Amino acid sequence: MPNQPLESFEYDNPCPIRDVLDRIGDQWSVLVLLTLQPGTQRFNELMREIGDISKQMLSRTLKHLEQDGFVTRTVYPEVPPRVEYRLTELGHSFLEPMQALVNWADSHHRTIAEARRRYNRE
Amino acid sequence: MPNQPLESFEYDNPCPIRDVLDRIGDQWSVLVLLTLQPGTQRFNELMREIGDISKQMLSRTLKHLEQDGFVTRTVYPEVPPRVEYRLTELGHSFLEPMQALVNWADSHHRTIAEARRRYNRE
DNA sequence: CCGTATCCGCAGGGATACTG
DNA sequence: CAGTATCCCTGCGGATACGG
Repeated sequence: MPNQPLESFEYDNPCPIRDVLDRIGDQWSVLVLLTLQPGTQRFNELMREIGDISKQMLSRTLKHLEQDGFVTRTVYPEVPPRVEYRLTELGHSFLEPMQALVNWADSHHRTIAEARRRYNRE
Repeated sequence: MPNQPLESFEYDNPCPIRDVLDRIGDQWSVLVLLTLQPGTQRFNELMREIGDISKQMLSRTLKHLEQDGFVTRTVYPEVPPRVEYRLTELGHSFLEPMQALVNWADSHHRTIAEARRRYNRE
């Protein structure tokens, strides 16, 4: 996914931009990041907040996000255990353009739904 | 995927923003849109330009994009047949925030790759 | 409470052959 | 040239049970 000079970009593997966008383009990453935007959250808080994500997928998603540096994971040696997740600078930085895209989707989903209906009628 | 008031948003099905983002969040949609950004393209031109997409996936992706109003499809009754695809206003409009995200990925993929390596060493 | 391990079903997508 | 139809296989992700 190139920028200005479309031609100068390599679609060949490995494409770092596709690599990044594929990673956060999965079913859950963006939703998890947005849920973490207001501040620190614990694992089960995220579960409840998101609602329809399984433990496994939340766990995997958080691990990926931590691995890529979007999120930090802090374990408090207590009983019962407490683990807190929060966005890094990189995570917040990512949410800026992402939020713009979310806003776009929010503004245009009616137009899109309308286009879909029209297409299906014809 | 909410915006300002995170709480006011419904994660329940159907969520129109997730609906929109899921649709263009598939493996190919964004790449096809970016490839159409410079101007009109024919089917096989898109194939060659993108390189690693199959006919079937290009066909499906274009149909979805047309259905959602991102792209127009124009058939010229010639022999051999000629079909041209081009972005609509909606398509161009979408690419603005999307381009910002692509630029972000371009700017930060080294940082991310570095984070990944560090994570894997520990 | 915070996860991982295991099993499993199903849909996304590649390869190929065929059509207008 | 511009697709569609068919086959097939991989891997994503849900459910469940178990571990620290």
